[in-house]
Amino acid sequence: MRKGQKTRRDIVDGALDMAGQVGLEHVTLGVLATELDLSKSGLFAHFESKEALQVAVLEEAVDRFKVRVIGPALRAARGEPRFRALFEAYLEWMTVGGGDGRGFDAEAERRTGGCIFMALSQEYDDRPGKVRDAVVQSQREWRSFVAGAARMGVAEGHFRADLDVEQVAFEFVGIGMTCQQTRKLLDD
Amino acid sequence: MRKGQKTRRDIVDGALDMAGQVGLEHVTLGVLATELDLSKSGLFAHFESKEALQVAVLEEAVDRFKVRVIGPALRAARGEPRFRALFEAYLEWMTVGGGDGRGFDAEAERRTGGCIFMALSQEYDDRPGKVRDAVVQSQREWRSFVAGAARMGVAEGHFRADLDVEQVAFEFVGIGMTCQQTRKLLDD
DNA sequence: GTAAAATATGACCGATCGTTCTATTTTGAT
DNA sequence: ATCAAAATAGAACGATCGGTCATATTTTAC
Repeated sequence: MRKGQKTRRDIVDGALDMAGQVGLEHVTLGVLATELDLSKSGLFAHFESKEALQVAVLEEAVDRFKVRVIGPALRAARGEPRFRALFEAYLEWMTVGGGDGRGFDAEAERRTGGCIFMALSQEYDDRPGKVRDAVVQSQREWRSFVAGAARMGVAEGHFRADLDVEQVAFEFVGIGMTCQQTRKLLDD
Repeated sequence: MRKGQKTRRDIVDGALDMAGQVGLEHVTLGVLATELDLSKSGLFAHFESKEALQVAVLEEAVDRFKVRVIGPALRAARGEPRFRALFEAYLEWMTVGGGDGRGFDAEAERRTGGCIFMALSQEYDDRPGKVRDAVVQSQREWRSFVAGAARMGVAEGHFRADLDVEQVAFEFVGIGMTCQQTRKLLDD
């Protein structure tokens, strides 16, 4: 009852890693199994379908994002400090990427490098299904969290009272996206 | 000698349309052939490999971008007017997308909707090959064009003299990216 | 230690992938 | 109308896809 959970976690971790390189839709059960020294059917037994695995991968990514970005921000004082912490943690996530946090593997960091959500947004914006639904929800929550952090800054008197917090969230993610493209694609 | 060129163009158009929905890497020769009422081998005969087709698709996208975005900007007066025209044409491209310009098909517009380059950037940022190389080049050229337009604005005295034109280009594409994500994924 | 339950295997399914080959049809110039 | 060239079709290839199933192995609880 315990071994299975461990294997399942390994599978999801491996799939997330692979998704960062070739896209979630291109993660293949056979290749993934080989990479993990598992049989294809042994791997598949942990999920009811490939889509279920994809959703599990997305959930894992969300968990990591919470640990790496949301957590540090919440540990900072409300208002401007928290907003700054959020921005920095986000940029770190965008550029360095979300490793699994279980031991730091520089090679894995480079591969996983970059925000998986950006890739997923593009990959699924025209591909209906459970994965897309989950991606949409995660992005909604993220933007609303950023807006909330900005709103606190206003409430604390750190930011202008007439600040459009939605607009702030909008530009916040825009900067992140460009950052990633600049770094990963243009290597700058 | 003439019919072949027409067919080839149809194939590339169809592939570009399909790439907007499922990603360029997921464009499949069989499905594409069926969609165009061609045999798979008849289609394939126009390209030496699938990769060659992909590169042709990217080139077509670049052509359309030039017609739809670069062209209108060049028709405006140097400096701020051109920069504004560029921004507007870019946002239009980002949201409405780049139809083939040969007759306006609202349905196709919606499907093709959104900037194909954003999707390609994500799809190929970790996938070495000729397609990635072409994507990188197109993005480099685009950013440098934006920076150039901003630089003219400075030269004409329309913008502050100490304006960091590279930074402007950086934020320019960031806004575009967020715009697209907001519209296509979050439907807002 | 052993039986039951959980986990992994290997063989196999039909479908589709990109690609190659050899016909066959269509085209355009004479 | 003829005929070579150009364009398309059809069948087949090995590989791989997601998925199933009966079986074997390992883990866990008693």
